[in-house]
Amino acid sequence: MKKTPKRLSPGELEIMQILWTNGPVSLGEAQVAIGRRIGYTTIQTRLNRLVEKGLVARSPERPMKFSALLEPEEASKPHLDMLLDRIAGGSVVPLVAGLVRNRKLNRDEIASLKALVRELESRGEK
Amino acid sequence: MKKTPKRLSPGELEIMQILWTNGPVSLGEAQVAIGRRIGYTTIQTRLNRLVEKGLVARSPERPMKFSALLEPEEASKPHLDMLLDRIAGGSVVPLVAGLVRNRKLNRDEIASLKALVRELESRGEK
DNA sequence: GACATTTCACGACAAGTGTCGTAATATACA
DNA sequence: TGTATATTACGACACTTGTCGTGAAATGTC
Repeated sequence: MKKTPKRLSPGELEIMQILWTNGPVSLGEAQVAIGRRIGYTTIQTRLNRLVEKGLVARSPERPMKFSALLEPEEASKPHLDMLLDRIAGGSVVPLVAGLVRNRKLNRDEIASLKALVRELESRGEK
Repeated sequence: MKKTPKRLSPGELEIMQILWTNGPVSLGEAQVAIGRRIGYTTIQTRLNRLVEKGLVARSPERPMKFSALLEPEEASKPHLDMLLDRIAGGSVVPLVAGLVRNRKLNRDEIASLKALVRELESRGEK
């Protein structure tokens, strides 16, 4: 009964990112938020396609406000699953390595990662 | 001067996966390796397109052997970068969490992750 | 050598994606 | 109210991707 969300395209994610960080926005607001030269109707088309897919909702008021019907985690999952299966051969380690490689993390992030690993350990020992 | 590799599509990755795990293969071998019903010429087309993109090499001998010109890490990088930027808002933590969530890792994998985090710590303290 | 199989070049086609234009409304403001 | 601006519906088009068919050439087998 669980619907499996599909992988969103880069353009779709660019739009979702705006909705996730700005909350419900009108077309004009979305165009401003996207922060690069791109046609008004391009954004319109993208948003409408996301609405058709059931990933974005339109409010009844005018001008319409578009809001995300999908959490970032749900959007990332199919991508991560695909990478895990196709590239990493099923092991998360090389992907995590790829994520942290050449990137500097602050203390909080490192602490969070440590907590994650600790949780994995205790779960495994159960 | 560094060429930025693009994100490969699912179908392209399916082919690359075969080359990564089997080494150089002929068309027929690739079709067997893919392990599902799919047209011979479909694989041919996919491989040829990868050759055009410079991601796969063809050997001169007959029958041709196709081999990967790209490492798995290089293939995963643009995908991870995209996820990090578009979905995770720049922080690796939610992505790592998504990777390990609902998955059980063996002791070796957990140990590898611990080592990664330790390395991050020492790097940060430098 | 003749036939069967495999390999290879080439082209085709539908679906999805990224881009935008046009035209009809609706809204705002002078 | 009348004009300027913003919003909305709709369609168009090129490119990529996933799928395969046709037919020619090479290779293997009897």
